[in-house]
Amino acid sequence: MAEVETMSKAEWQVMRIIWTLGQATSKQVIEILEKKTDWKAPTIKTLIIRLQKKNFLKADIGTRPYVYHPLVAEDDAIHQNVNDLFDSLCCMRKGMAINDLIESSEISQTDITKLIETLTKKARTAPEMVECNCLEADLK
Amino acid sequence: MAEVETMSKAEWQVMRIIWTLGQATSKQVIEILEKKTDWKAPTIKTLIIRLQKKNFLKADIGTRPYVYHPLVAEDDAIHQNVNDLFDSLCCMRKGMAINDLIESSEISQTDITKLIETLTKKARTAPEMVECNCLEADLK
DNA sequence: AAATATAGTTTACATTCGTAAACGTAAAAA
DNA sequence: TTTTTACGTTTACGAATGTAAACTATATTT
Repeated sequence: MAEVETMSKAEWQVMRIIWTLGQATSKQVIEILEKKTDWKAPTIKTLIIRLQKKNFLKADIGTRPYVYHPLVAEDDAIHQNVNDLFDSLCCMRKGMAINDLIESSEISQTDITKLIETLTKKARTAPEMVECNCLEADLK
Repeated sequence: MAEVETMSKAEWQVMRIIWTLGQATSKQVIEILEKKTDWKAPTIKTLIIRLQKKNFLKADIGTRPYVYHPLVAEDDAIHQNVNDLFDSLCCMRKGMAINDLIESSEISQTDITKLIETLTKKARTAPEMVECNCLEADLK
């Protein structure tokens, strides 16, 4: 099976810019990140290069200031990361963790409605209790 | 300000065991993790030592097989991690991310009720829309 | 065309992490 | 009490990450 590349925290910041803009030149990324962080331009260049090596980013070679395009969708990457983190949590505590998240995140009315709907649907088949499996061998 | 230590993925697995048991000897941790992973005993020992250095774990020196105790609460650590991840996501997409999470996690009836309640409360003051701030300088 | 500025690539280096062997010391067995 | 076993500590080493300087090639200005 193919090696699954992961994005580091710093690399993620670069992707955010490019995802938001749809595509971007290194100059754009650098300008924005120099405001958000105290990284120097060469640092950001390194991140862009690593993202290309990891196949998260592709440069449009053609005209000279290259234009970089994402090779993965933001939603997919978010999904991946968030799920990856939750996989490592104690099952019993995921509900609480989600509750924390809701409390500390800004969420739009539309999203809230959707979440309630998802939960309501989920309630129809949800177990009374979720058992902790932290000591059990992972069924792989 | 004091250096904020972070737990690596592998270290987290060790903590899970100890959190669940309340306290544990290295032998217990090793036995369980040898079933869950293919780490060798010395690898697990290293993780325990690093966790002590990082002040996540403390050994009860007194009787000889040391008994290790967590120095941070599981809920706090989860909170920390989950929030840390969400801080790096595009605001606009947090709702969606939480929705994904709900769909892919087992959650108990009780927790679902609680979540709906939190959301309902939140709806009272939630904005119509959340703006993306991925290109803005972090206000720090 | 030469000089300069831009932007992409290579190299660098310390730290953390995954992974574990080797080593030393205390406890248990012979 | 000597031997063995269990367990804690030190050392090791490559890969990934944060961080960036130096170098090179292309584009722009003079």
